[in-house]
Amino acid sequence: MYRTMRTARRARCGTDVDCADCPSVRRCWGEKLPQGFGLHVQRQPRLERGTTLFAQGERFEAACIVVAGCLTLRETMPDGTERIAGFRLPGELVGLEGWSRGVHSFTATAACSTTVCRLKWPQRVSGSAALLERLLRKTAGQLDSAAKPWAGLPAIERVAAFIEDFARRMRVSDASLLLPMTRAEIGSHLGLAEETVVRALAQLQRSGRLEVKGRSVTLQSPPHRSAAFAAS
Amino acid sequence: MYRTMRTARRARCGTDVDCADCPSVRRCWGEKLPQGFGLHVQRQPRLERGTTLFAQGERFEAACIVVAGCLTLRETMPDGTERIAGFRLPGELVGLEGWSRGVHSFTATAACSTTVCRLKWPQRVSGSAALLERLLRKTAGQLDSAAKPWAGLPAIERVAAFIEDFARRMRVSDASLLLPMTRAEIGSHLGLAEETVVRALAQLQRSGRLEVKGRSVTLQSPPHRSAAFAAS
DNA sequence: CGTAGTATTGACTATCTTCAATGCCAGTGG
DNA sequence: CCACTGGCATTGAAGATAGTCAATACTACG
Repeated sequence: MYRTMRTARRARCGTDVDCADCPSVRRCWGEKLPQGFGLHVQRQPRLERGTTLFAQGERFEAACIVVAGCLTLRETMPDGTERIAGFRLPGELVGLEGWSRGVHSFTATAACSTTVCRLKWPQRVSGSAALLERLLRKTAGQLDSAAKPWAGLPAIERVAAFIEDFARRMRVSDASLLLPMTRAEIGSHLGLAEETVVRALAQLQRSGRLEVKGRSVTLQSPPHRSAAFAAS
Repeated sequence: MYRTMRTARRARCGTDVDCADCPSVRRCWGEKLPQGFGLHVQRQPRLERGTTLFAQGERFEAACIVVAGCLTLRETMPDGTERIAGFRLPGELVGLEGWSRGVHSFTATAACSTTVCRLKWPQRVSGSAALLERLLRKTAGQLDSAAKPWAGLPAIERVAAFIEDFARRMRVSDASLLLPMTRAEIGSHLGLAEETVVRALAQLQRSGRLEVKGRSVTLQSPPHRSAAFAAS
């Protein structure tokens, strides 16, 4: 059984990939899949930093799963201001929100070199109950996480919560991580000014809660092994 | 065809209901369903104001759809403070977030007299692709709305956005609505102090954007008829 | 080495929270 | 009927927090 796992090669771009053969299957679907399970996706060419996967207002075609890297979700408000709606990390779904409206409500651009797989979106979605169930479970998990708990917290706690959430979703093992986004982007996401994020990080460092050097962050208290997002 | 719609009676509590026969089918599922479509739910006894549908930490059993009224979602944080994670209005799903984790991550209590239907949650979820597809679409829509745009806005705009969002989700026709929650609850949800909500509402009234009298609010600019949440 | 993008720091100001007091209203019991 | 109570809403004043503006430092990259 493990033999096939071991010989699995990194999927090639643009090709049809059977998730059961992909080394990332555990991260994407929460478990290994039996051979021939039938979950197929299309590995997309690598997105270099700054390139966009889809843009706000574009017609919804298919959802994607992030395999590696990080996507930034940007939304332009009616008044022209832009805000960062969120980030998507490996194993997370992106773009499904556009399904019900028919168009994407935000732009997804690569925050760093990023790889995604495109879900096959059959005309008769109802055909594939297995895919639907997994997608639903995943979406429910992301919905759970979307209820941002940092609504009324002071800036320092908001930034701390963001870093901890990010670390958990990255499944960092050694408590150190590299942020793919700028301070200004973190601020836009949290509703804080860039300078406030800088000062909050400095304060967190002074109080010993984490170690910051540029974009690399080391958590002092090890990340919770909460399964909240793990299998979602 | 319409004959059956017209004679449809209000579903009785605790009984199995075929959504195709329910007058609320359009609000719940976005469209009329053909007779015998097979979407069945269980109408629950009416929840009086203050009673809870499920509590944070309880095992996930099934998701529900709100038919009438309003549910308040409360979350107790690790440090003991409580915050309002959101509200659920007629036609919206509640509780599905708990599916992936196995337990509910918040408590759902009735903000006013509220009726819900419990979705049948078969052991073999994969059996019913039609239900799954509808749930997925609905969940995707709520996920889209969950990306709350009032992160960095000033208090007045946050309150205005909340009221407008609420009105849209309530599908108010004559631009007037009755808020089922207190100012403090709105504040908890938006990350503002109760007094700030009061002052923001007063300011919005002064600037003519809406009319407030206690819990009844009248919008001056008619609500957008955006379909964002309509069919979700 | 110069440039562009990003990060940091300080000073000042606007906004929001907190605290405290008061008003309003519905329900309750004498 | 009416005082009393509790929950919610409102208002003012003072203080804390975060935003804004402006200057400077850092870093990767051509």
